[in-house]
Amino acid sequence: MSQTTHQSARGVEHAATATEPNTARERLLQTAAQLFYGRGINSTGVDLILAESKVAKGSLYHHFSGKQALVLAYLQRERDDWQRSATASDDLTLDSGARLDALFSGVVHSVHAGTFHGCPFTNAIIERPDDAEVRAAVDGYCDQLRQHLAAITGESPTSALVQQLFIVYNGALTALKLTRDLEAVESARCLAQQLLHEQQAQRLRG
Amino acid sequence: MSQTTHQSARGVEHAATATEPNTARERLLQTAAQLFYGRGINSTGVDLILAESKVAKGSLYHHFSGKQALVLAYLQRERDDWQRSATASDDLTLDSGARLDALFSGVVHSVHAGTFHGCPFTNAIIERPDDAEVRAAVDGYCDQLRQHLAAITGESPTSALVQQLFIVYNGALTALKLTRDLEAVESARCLAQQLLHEQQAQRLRG
DNA sequence: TCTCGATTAGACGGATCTGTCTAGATCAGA
DNA sequence: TCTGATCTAGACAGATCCGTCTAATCGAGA
Repeated sequence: MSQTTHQSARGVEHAATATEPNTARERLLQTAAQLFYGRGINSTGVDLILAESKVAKGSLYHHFSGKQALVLAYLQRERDDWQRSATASDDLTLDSGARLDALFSGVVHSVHAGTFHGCPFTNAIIERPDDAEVRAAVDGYCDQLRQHLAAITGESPTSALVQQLFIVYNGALTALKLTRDLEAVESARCLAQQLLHEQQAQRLRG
Repeated sequence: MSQTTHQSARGVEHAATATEPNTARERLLQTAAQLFYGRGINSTGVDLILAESKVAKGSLYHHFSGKQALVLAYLQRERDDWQRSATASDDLTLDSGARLDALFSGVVHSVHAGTFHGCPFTNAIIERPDDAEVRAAVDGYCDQLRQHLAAITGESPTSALVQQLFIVYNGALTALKLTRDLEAVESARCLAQQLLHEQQAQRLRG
């Protein structure tokens, strides 16, 4: 999600997952991520990935068992990137409001960078609704997101507040994809702040 | 969206768009809608549609110029169905809260009916991100939804409240697709009611 | 120097997909 | 009865897509 909802990784210099920078495998994964995310998984053939990454077909099948493995590696990388950039942009010295704000600012930045194409995991499960492996990756991402929201708010990942922020955040991404209007993000940001304030007011009272 | 977020049309007896009930064209469109929505547009070949609808290939290209035309007809039908079932389930004698509730109840019903696969328009634009005709259909749907929310709340379609409800509603659908947990819909429903109440309280004060 | 893993270039087969076409059946209306 | 629109069954071409395979190159390390 790095390229999507957070300013980061792909495109910049970027040190990857700790792999050497310019191996065929790395170029492959990087190109696949761009194409899968930007044009869709199902409408991106391996031949296009090979042409754009300037990697030979043999190398692809040397490193990956097939396109499916490449898709899963792409989703795994999105998870890693999301985690990395979410925690990187999360300044623990700030208050909850500012930390929540950073989440939405990441989305805005990706729009300005022209790299926003929706949530990679939502996109993936829509393109491959019956794929158990994609489903597992999506489940993992949902847990990540909820835990991040829980950390910010100081609530449990299963709390009502986290659940609602989960909806507002995903609503922002979907509405933005639908309308291509950044107003959706601003409305969502504002709504999220409202919810946070209500929780804080309630804490003071209770 | 009938089959997705509202209990209705497809599957039941159903009188269609005013077309004769059992023509090849009608069977085609009905089957295409089911398959496009349930399995995805890109991963549904015309041959599968033909086999399931028991229509000959010649008939398809007699009524439609190609798969793309079938896709657009499918989206147009989803818009019509959504409009029909949204207005049908919208009891004007009830208060705003109950009318807003009906919207979310539609989603719950489609889950129980086993026909929920997300928002057809979100799915379509994700599968075909660069398709201008799909984009137009999506834009039209967004307007419909906003106008419906505006009618319920008595606000302008561009008001902050409608904008936020738009996000919450789409957030509910996306979160439900991601997690397959109806709790997402209940949280969203509750959140939507909160927003509505705040508006009403504000109206009394202001 | 030798070896082995990584890599390239590209041919190839088999599957699938879209769209065209032919040939004939059915049916309703003039 | 004749006509024309609708429909069926299926072959077919052309494109694309995935994965396998061969033959050859490169580079690092033993």
